[in-house]
Parts: sequence; structure tokens; C-alpha cells
Amino acid sequence: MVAPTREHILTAAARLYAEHGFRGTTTRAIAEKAGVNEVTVFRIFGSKETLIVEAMRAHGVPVNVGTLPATPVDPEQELAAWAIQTRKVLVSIRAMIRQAMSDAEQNPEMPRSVTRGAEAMFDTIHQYLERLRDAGFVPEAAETQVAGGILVSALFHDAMWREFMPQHFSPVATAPASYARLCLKSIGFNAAVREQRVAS
Amino acid sequence: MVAPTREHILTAAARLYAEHGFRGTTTRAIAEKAGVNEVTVFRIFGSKETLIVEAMRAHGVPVNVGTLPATPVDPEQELAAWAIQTRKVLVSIRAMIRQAMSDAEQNPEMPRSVTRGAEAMFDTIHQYLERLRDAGFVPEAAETQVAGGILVSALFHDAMWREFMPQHFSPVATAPASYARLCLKSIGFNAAVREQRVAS
DNA sequence: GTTGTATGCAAGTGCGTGCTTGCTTATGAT
DNA sequence: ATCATAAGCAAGCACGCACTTGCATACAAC
Repeated sequence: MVAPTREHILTAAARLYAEHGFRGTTTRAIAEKAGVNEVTVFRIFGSKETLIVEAMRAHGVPVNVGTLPATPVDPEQELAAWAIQTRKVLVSIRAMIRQAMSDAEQNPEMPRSVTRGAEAMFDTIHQYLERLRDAGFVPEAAETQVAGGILVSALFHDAMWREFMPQHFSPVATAPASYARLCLKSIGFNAAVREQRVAS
Repeated sequence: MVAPTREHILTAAARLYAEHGFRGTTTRAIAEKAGVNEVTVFRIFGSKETLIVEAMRAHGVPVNVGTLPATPVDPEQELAAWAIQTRKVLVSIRAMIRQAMSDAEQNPEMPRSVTRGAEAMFDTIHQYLERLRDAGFVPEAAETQVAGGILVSALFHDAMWREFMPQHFSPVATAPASYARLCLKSIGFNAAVREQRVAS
């Protein structure tokens, strides 16, 4: 076990930051939540800023949000499952994402811990869509990058805004699958190819 | 001319809020930016909170972000134009949107001035897509609500995140039109109907 | 047993910030 | 001319906050 107090402080800082942002998070509150004296916080991290940045790095957006199969078989189902899981992850850290976005003006390091995760999502979906194209599920001219971006956007937007205007979203249970389905349809996904594959 | 100083204070508050958020915006800074004594601020608005809320209400997201034709003729072109304009509006106030989102935890009144505008966008696009359906541009079973939501999501996401990870977006010049095109395609838009209309 | 390391505790410093008070000045209506 | 209203100005109050200092305590290594 290496430096348990250090870890306690980092997790406490991450949680409080998600709730109150940089300015709203006080070193006193962090120390109290971590069950540690405030002086200890400064002894270990030196300053509030380095502490928060460190906490974001440690407890930010996970880079491995979920994988998509290397050889697509049932794209609609596979993409829906990925969308559901990804949305869940985004919802679980939406508060932190919001704070990091608003603190970007002051400290450009903050949104980095979010964009790293987002970039991983972009890459995952984009590569999958290209695999679909190579496998003949979608036509050669498919705009895979834009379509992938649209799916990611929909998931982000859903995670961020649903709580504020729920009546403008389809039910949580079905929404991610709908996003996935429409994403596929927007690049001319041909369900017949799947039937053909399954049959062979 | 009614109460010019009041207006000066409101606009100054709105701008500073967009840059620094609620906690980061000081009444001193607002007064200075408005070219007004700090005491005047408190004489007029009583407290910082009521001032900021008032400023958001006055300079928040415009509700009339743009209209779509009542009788669709060239949906791809019309929707692309709307998307371009809407994205522009969102970009112009993205900083304020970010702050309002992160302050939602503390003051639920903040995001209201954003959601009002977003709801107007949702309604505009949704009604337009239903008109397309009624006009036979898209099949009866089209998921117009989800598709509209996806387009709005894409525009929001583009406005919010492009600056942090530009390499994951298609060029600004073409992106909004792409979103519009894929949105239409995702609900089975049939370009042939337009040709038929134009011909008749 | 001594020494070093990590932590707690009490107190304090300096500064920023929301908000107030008391007073003066300018302006415009009556 | 008088008076009400709006605004400026100087000063300050009370509090919160990041951060520091000095000292005591526990514990583990040697």
C-alpha cells in the first residue's frame, strides 16, 4: 500500500471538483472529506492547483470506454451496446466534464483529461465504421468520420442535457440504440449484408 | 433612453460571467467594466446573484435562432443553411453556455436561459422534419424526433468541443452541411422527391 | 535509544470579495 | 430657488480562503 492518504486526498479533490468546480472547491473541504489535516494537503501537493490537476489526471475520463468487435457481425446490435455503455460512462462523470469545460478559460490543462477520453471514443467508433465499410456493410463513399462524430455528439449531448430538458429526449432505455441505428442509416448501412453473412 | 447605466451593468456582467463564471466574476470587475461605481451596482440590483440572473435572462441564448421554411422545397439546402447559422449562434455564446452548465449545481436558474434557447431549436427542427414527412420527403415511420435531436447534438457538440480537439472534426466550412445531410439520410430522405417537385 | 519521517493541531497572515455607510455632487422637475 | 433622484467617492466591515509557521506526537528503522 503506497501513500494511502495521498490517494484519499486525490479522490476527495476529484469528487468535490465535480460538484463545485475549481473556485468552489476549498482546500479545507478537501482535507475534511479526505479525513486529513489541511496542512497535510499542502505538504504533499504544495498548492491547490497542482492538487486539482493531479486529481483530474488520476480520476478523469477513462480512456478505455469500451471496445467494438474487430470483425463486425451484427453492427446494429454491437453499436447499440457500445452506445449504451458509453452513455453510462459519460453520465457518471458528466459533472466533472462540465466543470472542466468551464474552467478551460482559466486553466487549459483541465479539459485535457476530458478530451483524451473523448478522442479515444472518436477513434474507437471511427475505426469500427471503417471496418464496416471494408466489410461491405456500408458503401465506399460513406462519411464515416462525420457519422462517428455525430454518434459521439448524440451520446455526449444526451448525457449532458437530458436532466435539464428530459421531455426533448426519447426514453433513456431506447435512446442510445436509436442514436446507433440512425448513425448507421445515415451512412447507408445495408442490413441485408448482415442477413447474407449470417446465412453463409 | 431608459436607464443606460442599468444596461451597461447588465452587459458587462454577462460578458464577465461568460469568461469567468459566477464565482470568478467580481462585483468590482463588473462595475469597472461598466464604467460605473461599485456602489451603484448594489443600489440597482441589491445583490450579485440577482444581477447575474438578470444579466443571463437579458443576454442569454436567443430564442429565435433561425427559422426553417414552412413549405420545404430543397430540404438539404434549407437544413444546411439553418445548421450553419445555428452553429454560428452557438459558437458566439459557447462560453456562457459552459459557465451556465457548470453553475447548474449551485443555481438551477442558470441553465434555464440556455435550455429555453435549446428547446426552441429542438422545436424548430422537429416541426420541420415532420413537415418533410407530411410532404412525402421521408417515409411515415421516420424517427423525426431522434433525428432532430441528433442534428442539434451535433451542432452543440461542434460549437463546444471543436476548439479543444479540432483534428476530430471535419472543416468548419463543410461540417454543418454534413450534419444536415446525414440527419436527412438517417430518416430515409428521398432526394428524388425534390427533383419531382422542382420539375412539376 | 536515537533519529527520521509523516501527520496532527493551533494559530496566524495576507488578500480578495460581497456588501454597507456616510457624505458629496450633479441634474432635472416643480 | 427648492427639492428629489441618481450617481460618485472614500472608507470600512466581516468573512472566506490559500497558504505558512511552530510545535507536539506517533511510529518505524537502525
